[in-house]
Amino acid sequence: MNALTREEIEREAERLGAPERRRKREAGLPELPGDTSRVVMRFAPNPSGPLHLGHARAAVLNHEYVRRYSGRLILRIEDTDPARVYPPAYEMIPQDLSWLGVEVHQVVVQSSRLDVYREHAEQLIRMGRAYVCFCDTEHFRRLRGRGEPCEHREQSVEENLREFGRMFSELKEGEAVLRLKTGMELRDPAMRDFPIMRISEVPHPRVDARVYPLMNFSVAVDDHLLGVTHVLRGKDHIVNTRKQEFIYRFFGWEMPEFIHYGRMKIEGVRLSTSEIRRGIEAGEYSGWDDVRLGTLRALARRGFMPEAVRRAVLEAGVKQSDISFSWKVLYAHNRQLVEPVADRYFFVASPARLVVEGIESFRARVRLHPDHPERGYRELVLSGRGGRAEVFIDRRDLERLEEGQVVRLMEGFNVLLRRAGGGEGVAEFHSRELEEAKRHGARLIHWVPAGEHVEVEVLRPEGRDTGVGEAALRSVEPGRVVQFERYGFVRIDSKDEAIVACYAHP
RNA sequence: GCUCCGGUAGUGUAGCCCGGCCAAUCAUGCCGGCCUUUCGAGCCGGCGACUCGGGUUCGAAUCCCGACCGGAGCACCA
Repeated sequence: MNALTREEIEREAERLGAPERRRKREAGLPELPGDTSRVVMRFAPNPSGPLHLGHARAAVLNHEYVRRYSGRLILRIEDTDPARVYPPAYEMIPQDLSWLGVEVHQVVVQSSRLDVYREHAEQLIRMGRAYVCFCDTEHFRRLRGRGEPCEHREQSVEENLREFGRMFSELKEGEAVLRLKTGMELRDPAMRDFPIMRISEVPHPRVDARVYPLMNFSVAVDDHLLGVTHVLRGKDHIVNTRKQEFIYRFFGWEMPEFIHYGRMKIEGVRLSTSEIRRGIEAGEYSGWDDVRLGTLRALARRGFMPEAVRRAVLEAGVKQSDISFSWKVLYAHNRQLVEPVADRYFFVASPARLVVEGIESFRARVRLHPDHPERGYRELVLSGRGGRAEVFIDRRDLERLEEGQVVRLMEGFNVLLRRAGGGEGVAEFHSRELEEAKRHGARLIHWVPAGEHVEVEVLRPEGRDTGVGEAALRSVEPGRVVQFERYGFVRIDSKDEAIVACYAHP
């Protein structure tokens, strides 16, 4: 029973339907450090828009670890900067997560916890570890650079408590902040008495407030209170981790384990939610799912399966070195998922008219998928008159052909090109059989019968293609991912007089 | 500038903690072939890397030092 190779065993396992054979890539993620007996992790986006590829990495990685250790995942919406809140995002983020297959066990919205931060801030003041500072940014920065304390650092606890109270009533935005007393002599200037609470008079869509915690404070308080054991985030947070350490220390709390992964450069797409938002408002983008964007909604619209996104970001892993995200890899994962299920159709992107003489009508019954006859057939119906018929072929195919050459209209018949020019061609029926085409070394090109065709527009990240598709396309319901042969995989987006498809990849 | 990280094929990744099983994994890419029909899908095969220099050691991709290169942070954003 043991004379099997690994491949044989795997094949056998597959045949028997072994349920959850762990993928290699999952196994590739390193183990989490520290105690992993009751893992609690969190995904903490700020609600400035829907999720994009960068978020997907954080969300999927956290989810994957939580799943591996049977832990819990918290979605924490970090909306403590009212200026950056985009209200619809509160709904969009959970939607995007569920599309990704990331299930969260608890949702926390920071703006609902403002009193928690206030209480903890007061506690720090009472411990003599925080003070209300009235220095303007510029002035404090200079002092900080020299390592000198400002006059407010010496205020009494009572004074600080009183001034802190005034931040909630009469003080104006920018007049005062609450600073953590970390030490002005610290080696790293960024660590010196950094602020933890501030005033913002920008109205908040969810709450009526004017004093907000700064990220490092709310994150530390929440991570502790929510029992987070492992924090997985980008390495741009390394400095924040060190800042948060002060807060843990002052409260006497135990630090969670931190893992920082490197930056992921994504070529070609715009990810910044604020920029996208401006673009949408300016009418430059059709919406958050504009196919040119790197949002998950845009990817979904183009026909990417969530699993492909998961695999691609999982593969990127948690290394601290920066990586460039490769679209090719995402394409390959998606292709692998979609290829077996995508029905095939003919679409001619830049149509050139080809008159075929010597044939008047023709009917081809073609498999929807070359490897799966059980999925059914489509029909290509050619009907001409007067001993001739017309088809559309790709202009580039026509240009590559020389007069006197034989070419096969895939799944149809072979024609001999008589003449071509001005984006049109005239050919004559040559023969029927594929063998004959091979004998002549004929190229196989796709085609669409003229007359029966449907107008098709393909939205691509870099532009749009307009062309014609075969009649059978009319009966494909929107949302389906199909392959336009010799063109690529697309998702049928909408269907009116014309069909609109969104391009995924070759 | 200061503080802190990191460097395995074109790209991503495994291996590095616990040195030998690594003439280095897997995927993608590229090249070639195959396919009763995709020069653009699929299948098969091939190509391609331990940044450099020292040191430790019988032995280093793995440990140590230095150089070089790359990155992050230095906000009353997250």
